[in-house]
Amino acid sequence: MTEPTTKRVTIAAVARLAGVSPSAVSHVFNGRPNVSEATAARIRAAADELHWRPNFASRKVSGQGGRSLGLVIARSRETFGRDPFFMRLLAGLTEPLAEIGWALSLTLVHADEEEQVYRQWWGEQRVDAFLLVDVRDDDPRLALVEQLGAPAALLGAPVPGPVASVTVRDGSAFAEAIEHLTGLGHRTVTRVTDAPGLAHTRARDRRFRRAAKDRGVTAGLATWNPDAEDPVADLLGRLGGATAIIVDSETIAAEIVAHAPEIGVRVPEQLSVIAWEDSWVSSIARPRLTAFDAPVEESARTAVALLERLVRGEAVEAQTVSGRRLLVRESTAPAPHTHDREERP
Amino acid sequence: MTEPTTKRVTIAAVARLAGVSPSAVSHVFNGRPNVSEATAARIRAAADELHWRPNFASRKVSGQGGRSLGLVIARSRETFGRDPFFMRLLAGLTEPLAEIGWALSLTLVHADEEEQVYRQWWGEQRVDAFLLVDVRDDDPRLALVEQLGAPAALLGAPVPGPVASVTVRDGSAFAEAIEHLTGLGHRTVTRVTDAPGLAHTRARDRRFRRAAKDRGVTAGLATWNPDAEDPVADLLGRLGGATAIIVDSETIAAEIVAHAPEIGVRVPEQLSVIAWEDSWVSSIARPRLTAFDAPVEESARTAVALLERLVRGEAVEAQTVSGRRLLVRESTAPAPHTHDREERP
DNA sequence: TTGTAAGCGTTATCAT
DNA sequence: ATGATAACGCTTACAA
Repeated sequence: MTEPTTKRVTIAAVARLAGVSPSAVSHVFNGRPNVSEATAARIRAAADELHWRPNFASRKVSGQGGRSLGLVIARSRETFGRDPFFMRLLAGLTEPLAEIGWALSLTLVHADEEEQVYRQWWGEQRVDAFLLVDVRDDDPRLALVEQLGAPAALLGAPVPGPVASVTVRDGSAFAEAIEHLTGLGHRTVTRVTDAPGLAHTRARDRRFRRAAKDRGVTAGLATWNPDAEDPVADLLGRLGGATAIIVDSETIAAEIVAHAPEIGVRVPEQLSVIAWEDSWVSSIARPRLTAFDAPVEESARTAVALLERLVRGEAVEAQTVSGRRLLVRESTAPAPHTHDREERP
Repeated sequence: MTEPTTKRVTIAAVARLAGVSPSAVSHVFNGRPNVSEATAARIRAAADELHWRPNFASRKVSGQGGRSLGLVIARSRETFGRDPFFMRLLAGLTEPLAEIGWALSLTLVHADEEEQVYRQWWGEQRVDAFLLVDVRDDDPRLALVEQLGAPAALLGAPVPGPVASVTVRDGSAFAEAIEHLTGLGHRTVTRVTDAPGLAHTRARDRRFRRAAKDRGVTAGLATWNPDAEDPVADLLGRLGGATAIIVDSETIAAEIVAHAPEIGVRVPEQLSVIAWEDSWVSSIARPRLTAFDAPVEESARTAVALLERLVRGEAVEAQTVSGRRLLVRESTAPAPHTHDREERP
């Protein structure tokens, strides 16, 4: 790789070759009317011949904004890498973005630099919109994007304020899970939470409690503690009499079903496990995980469409996408006899 | 989100507030000399106060190139999503990129649009360099980036031609694996390949064969067929007398250890499994996978550094990063008795 | 239908 | 040490 012998080809070169003015070329490439089909064809031919594409940066400088989406993820490499949700999200974003010619700018940050990065990217006009994930209680980013005037959408439960959200319709998901479990004889179910600070947590807690109460099920709540010496043992020790758990994170669910038998709790015979998320991971776990499949790709596509409208200055409102589906696999089974259950501490 | 009430702040505004000319501001922000420390401080204060950041696009238009890396992955959503390597790669790229202020543009493409996308992104000056992954035999991208004059680096085995590579030093990895296996009494080992077209495949084949031969081990080769009705069964049926396999893909290895027992092959008692890659997946698999850990983050960092130099016009040469380390876990064990082995078809 | 010219926000050159 | 001024490549009124 040495000096690019190929001088950069500009709109002027194309215009020259086609025997027209630069603005004519611009018109054609921006789908504006008022240019004869004949010249348009000539122009397109010239552009093709020269392999010319309108310069991304120049367009932006001249006011034609809106061609890149910023995704700033405040997670450690470790927790980012362990979450197949992000793979699905990234993969799901690229297709709709490509369709409208947008770029995806991605970065991971430490929580304390987060605001910085949003400011920087917006200030630099590196991106034209943000997709917010992992929205937390009182998330400062909501006020921030508002203050910046940056188009933004969030994935997850709606929050008060002007930032539009894309939400998975899962109002009945817990009901479905609980019914599946009661059908198997379970009477005490605990919900296992991953990251307690996230905004959707409380809403889920509430719906979980309601669904349990409505069906005469005793509801418990437990938080996963990754810093424990043996997080699975730690968790199982805090389960009380629960014979089934619903786990927010698929990866954690996979860890539980893998490790529980090694510390004396058979899955699903003694403990049924449902994962709130689903991916290929559910199928390499043994027993295979009973899980809720969320329409991640659909969420991504919806969010992109929403942001695109926002960038064009249109008004948008919160969107809902199709609900979670319960995929019954092998990690749920009939509840153990009461006798068995009470044997556990 | 309504009309941005906040007018965009420009270098002119900063200059005005600091009581200097725009060029002075520019000088300060580009580390150029010839501006007194006093004014510099004043300028920085003004910029801070206004939250001003140099406009990304404008910089590019005015010739200051080189601030975004393009990563174009020619995989289906499915195969992309199943490969934890990419999570590690993405996570590993963001940190060094952030340190030098570069953006990462990511997309997934179908193989037949791949060349298009490279041309487009380069032509648009959307990116200033490319990182090539999944390099195939006779990969057309090598000639393409050369033709475009685009700085590029590839991850994986070096290939002839001017594109610099970042390679994991794994010359002795197979030897290490084979020695581990012979130490356990294995005498026939098969290497399981994922995607046969990839450029590193042949080199690995060669090294595998050599390492086996040198140690008196019978080497076999088998290709994973994802389209088979039961890919694991299909593979095991083609193993001949092998008592151990070395699997290119960690995900496939995980699938094998999960499913093999269900079709009558106990791991590791009857079959030892080594994965060529490692991630958290290896630890939720049961038995836990004996695997090679590759320094993905180090590769990413090295590639970024290399590209940065390339963009600045410096000459670069191929880089090697530290080798794979064999992590012995539970999926390898003493070879079964010959008698047992011959019972399998 | 086509061309001219004035921005867009920055950097670079060249005076001062 | 500082400041005009001309690029950079494109879009977009507006004029022809």
